Amino acid sequence: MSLLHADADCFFASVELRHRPDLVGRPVAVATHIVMSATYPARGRGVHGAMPLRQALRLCPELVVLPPRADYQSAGEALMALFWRYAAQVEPGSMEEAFIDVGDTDPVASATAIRRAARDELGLPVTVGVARTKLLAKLASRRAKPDGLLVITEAEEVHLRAGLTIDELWGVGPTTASRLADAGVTRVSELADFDEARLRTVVGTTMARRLLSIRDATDDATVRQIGPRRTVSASRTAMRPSNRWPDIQAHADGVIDLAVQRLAAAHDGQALTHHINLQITYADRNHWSIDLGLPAATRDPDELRRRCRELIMASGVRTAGRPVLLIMVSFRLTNIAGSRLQNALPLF
DNA sequence: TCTGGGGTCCTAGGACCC
DNA sequence: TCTGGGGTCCTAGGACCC
Repeated sequence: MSLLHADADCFFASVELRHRPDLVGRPVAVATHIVMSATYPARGRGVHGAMPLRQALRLCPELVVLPPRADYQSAGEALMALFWRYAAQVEPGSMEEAFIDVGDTDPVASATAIRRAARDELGLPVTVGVARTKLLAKLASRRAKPDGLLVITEAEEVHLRAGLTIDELWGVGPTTASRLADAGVTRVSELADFDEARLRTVVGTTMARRLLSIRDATDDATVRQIGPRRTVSASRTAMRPSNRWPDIQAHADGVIDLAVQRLAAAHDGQALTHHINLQITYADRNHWSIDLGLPAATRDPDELRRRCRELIMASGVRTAGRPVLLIMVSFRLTNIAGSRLQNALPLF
């Protein structure tokens, strides 16, 4: 049995290019003061996501810069709806990618059909990886990019798995990789001598089990329904950190308003929160965080704005005299009664 | 070299209960 | 009152992903 990992290429940029076919094939970036998405011709010049725009323009002076303008959320929803037409189950990984279980249909035929439909109907290039487990399907799509299709057969899987390096593993970041390197492990095959008890002392219980399941080829091969969103947040980084109270207040009000707006839109307007988290990062990179449990779950914008402002005052940021770099407000969503249960039920 | 904004999940420790 | 073991809930922070 195989599953698919389908991933729209340079999603934000591809969505913008639908209105600018004249720019196809040229180096294009969707950017504010940082790059949010870069086309493959731009990537070929060293431009990538999260790069400051100035730096991108130094690397690639002819870069075409587009402001983020389109409704990416809607584009992502259309993409997921398209996936569902070919699927028994879809597990979104983000706005623009998903694992897909195509049931009894031939997975390669489905992958080809999905790619064609996304191109014809949505104008989006989608790369698909086909393999037995999620990890390998994702690896396949990564290797097939851009605008490709790669199948890893079960025969190829054995060979490929033996050669996997730690830094190729999805879910293993710099911290875990460096802990493993200190223990003498840079390839999956080098885990041969480890049992769970020993590996646990290096990377913790959950990560140890995941790594051993990858070594033993028993890693996750099930496409699952995912639950409703659990948090809604907003944050802003100041271009020029200030310690003046009017600046901080304006910064905070902007973030609070955005977070409250997003809460109002979440869960089809039915979201409630019973918990607020406020985080402040000062220009010296020191963090400060406070949590507030609410007496009753609410979505009342006025109450939430008032509570958030109280937290700002309680933070002491007004009198601290230290320049503020980042403010973040996060609402933990209250589970809507029965929503988890509903999600666990089969779809008829 | 940590540069952005939105998320999820894990871990460790404390409080509290039986 | 203490000792031990187990469970749950909460909080703070870390790690990771796109």
